[in-house]
Amino acid sequence: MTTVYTPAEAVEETGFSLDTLRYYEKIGLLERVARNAAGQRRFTEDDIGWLGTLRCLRDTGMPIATMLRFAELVRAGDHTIPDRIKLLEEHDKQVQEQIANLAERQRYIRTKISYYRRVL
Amino acid sequence: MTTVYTPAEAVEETGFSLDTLRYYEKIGLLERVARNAAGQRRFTEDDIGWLGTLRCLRDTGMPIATMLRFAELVRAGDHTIPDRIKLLEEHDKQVQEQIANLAERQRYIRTKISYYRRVL
DNA sequence: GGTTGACCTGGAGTCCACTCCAGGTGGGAT
DNA sequence: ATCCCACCTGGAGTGGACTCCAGGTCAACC
Repeated sequence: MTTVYTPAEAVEETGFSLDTLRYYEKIGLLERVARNAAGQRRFTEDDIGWLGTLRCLRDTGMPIATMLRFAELVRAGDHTIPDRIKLLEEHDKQVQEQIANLAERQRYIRTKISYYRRVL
Repeated sequence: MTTVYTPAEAVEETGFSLDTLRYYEKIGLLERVARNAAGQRRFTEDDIGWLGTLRCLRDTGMPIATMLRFAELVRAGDHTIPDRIKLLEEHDKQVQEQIANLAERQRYIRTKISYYRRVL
């Protein structure tokens, strides 16, 4: 059985707001979602999966413009796989840097906390 | 000798743009910076140190409104140290979550990359 | 003594990523 | 049958954090 998701279910499943879902469709991050007779969106399993990827990229700080480039590569077909790998590896590197940076800053914060503890 | 920093030096030292420095002063993140006879800013060592703290908080995703609360606690005197500890510990927890989240998402990205590698 | 160029101020503008709104349609429970 | 609620669309508005601009002042170097 091919599961189909109503807008409310897609919201539930992806954690994006309905407005964001519509916005992503409008700007082309999401391909035109199928509609029922009344024109209401019906998300496919694939849509939900793709939204999961978007959530991951977004939550790791990828700008929408870059996600858009990735979306276009995906749409363009399998011959873009090397480009997709390159894009994701680039991003992975940036995520790595983010983590390292946060860890570094966290040390400073913790130092500050212990300093405050000591002067109490 | 008490080192004093010109605007350009403060920019160099803190990594904030001059506009950002002025903006931080305007909104009260930075206390009114001393001026020379001509009205130009002269940052003290202390200003630079405080800016270092701000940079750390900002780079770990603390919103300006929260930094402002922290700034006010610092200004209010030593009796706010327990509050400052609470605020920083709260923030430290959020940084921890950010790191965990990034690491989790990164696994997904890497899985995706290896998947692409396999289908090549 | 003229010309840079670093700096000043108040205020407007920008960018990103949504988020909200008005006005309208359809479908499902009572 | 009626009511409500989930949806729809196009477009305007928001919030956060800057960033830029116009018009002006000094100071220093040639």
